[in-house]
Amino acid sequence: MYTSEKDYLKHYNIHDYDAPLVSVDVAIFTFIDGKLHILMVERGDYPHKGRWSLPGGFINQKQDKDLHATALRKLKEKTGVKAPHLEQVTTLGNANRDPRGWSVTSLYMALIPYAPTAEFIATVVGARWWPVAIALKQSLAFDHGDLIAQARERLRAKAGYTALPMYVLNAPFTLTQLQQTYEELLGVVLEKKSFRRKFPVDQLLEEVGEGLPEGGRGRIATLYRPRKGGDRYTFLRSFGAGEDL
Amino acid sequence: MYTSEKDYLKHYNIHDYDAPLVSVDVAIFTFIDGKLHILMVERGDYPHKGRWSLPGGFINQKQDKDLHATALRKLKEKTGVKAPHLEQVTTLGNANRDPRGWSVTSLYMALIPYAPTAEFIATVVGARWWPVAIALKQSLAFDHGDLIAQARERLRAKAGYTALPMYVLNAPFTLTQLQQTYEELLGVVLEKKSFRRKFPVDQLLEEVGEGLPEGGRGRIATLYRPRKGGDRYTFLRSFGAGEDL
DNA sequence: ATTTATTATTGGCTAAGTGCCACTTAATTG
DNA sequence: CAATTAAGTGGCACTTAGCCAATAATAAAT
Repeated sequence: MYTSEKDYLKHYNIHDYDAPLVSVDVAIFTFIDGKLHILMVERGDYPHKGRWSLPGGFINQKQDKDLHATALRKLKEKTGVKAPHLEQVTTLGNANRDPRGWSVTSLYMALIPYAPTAEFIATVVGARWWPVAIALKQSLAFDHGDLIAQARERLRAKAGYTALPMYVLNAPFTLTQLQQTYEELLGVVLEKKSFRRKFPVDQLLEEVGEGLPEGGRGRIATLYRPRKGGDRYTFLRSFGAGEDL
Repeated sequence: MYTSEKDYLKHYNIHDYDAPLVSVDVAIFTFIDGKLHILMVERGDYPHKGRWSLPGGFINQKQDKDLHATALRKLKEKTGVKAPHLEQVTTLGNANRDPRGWSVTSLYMALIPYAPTAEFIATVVGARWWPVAIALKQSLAFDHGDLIAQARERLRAKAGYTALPMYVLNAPFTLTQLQQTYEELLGVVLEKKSFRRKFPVDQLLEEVGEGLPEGGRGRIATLYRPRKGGDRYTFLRSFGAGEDL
């Protein structure tokens, strides 16, 4: 049919094929008052106009060099943040999730601290933080309820064996605050001593002075922030002993 | 602009937009002679005609109810297997990976035993098993070298804390064979006693008699196969102690 | 100024888990 | 029958985790 790769490409036209819609959605988490929150935006256009949804949208083939860039762009538009923790959670696709037809979305999860982003987010129309528990009870656009649940579950799972939760806290923070964040995410109470033994403070955190503890009273606590350089945050080991990633 | 959701959908035409290509690729792993192998197919059409690639292709919007179904269909076409372990690894998308334009692929990983599939696969033209190490050295179609590396890495990582490697073995197998599979996947030597203590044999395996050990000599070994019912295979614990998934 | 309440941080004991290696068991080979 | 091979177990030292109590350092109350 075609005589060469070049010949094939000359005749190829993507519009001859039945391609699905492709979008990127980002579940952006933070911690406010000891509770996990997620950034939602109110849809200004059809479909599902007026409903709350995750920040997201279509790939811009000119601007975005890859999928990750699309997610970063969406994140930046809504929060002003450039370099948060951002990871792909999963990709869903089926015939029913979008009334426009077979559609695929790549779900990302981002973790950011609240305080340094509050001012910017306040200027973004239609955007606001919801406690995750509340957001999940709303009637959201598309299957975004499922997406939130999946991202939430990924975060919960990773809280079990990584230091990721440190990225949702305003720095500097105390170890007690960090522990409470883990407890809230995991839904369990942790032993103070065990937590401090297991969390690799020396490797992952940087001391930034001391300050009053949570309640304003009690012994002065050491304050920390995530150590710069490198996104190394896995710390639990399993089979092969000397894990290195 | 539009008066209602219905009105909007009436005027919506996906071909008005610049949608990327969307495909699904499946890294199908098995174990042959103590080495990890991957199923590859020789491309019969442009682009990259004649090169080796992962089994994969486009979504069939009529047949496939979701992405997972697309992956299952591809797997079934090449191996005849209906219900293997199949999981999504990641989704890649960028402007350069396909000469036809911005393209997105969802990468899946499947684990199957070799023996029961050998006959079927022999009938599939252009399909054959390659040792993973060899496959990675070839000049493969698209970015399939990267895809293989990512799927391989996912398998390695999961070998560290799950029982997944049992799905690449021909059943029945001995615990020593299972341990050797772990060692090959992880690239480390494991302690026999530690391995047997840690692997939850009672929960995940089923005894199916006894048989000669590996080399044909030595004490009779107990033979096992993966226990039916449920895909529960995670067994290592981390923070919150009482893990339940 | 002293006591009380509150919170951070560390010590220390016990129990459970892991690494290591030798021993026992049960088969084949010569 | 002895030698060899491989499965499976015993046992001990060492490490890690759960538990809880002691100590340190501050604010608030008396």
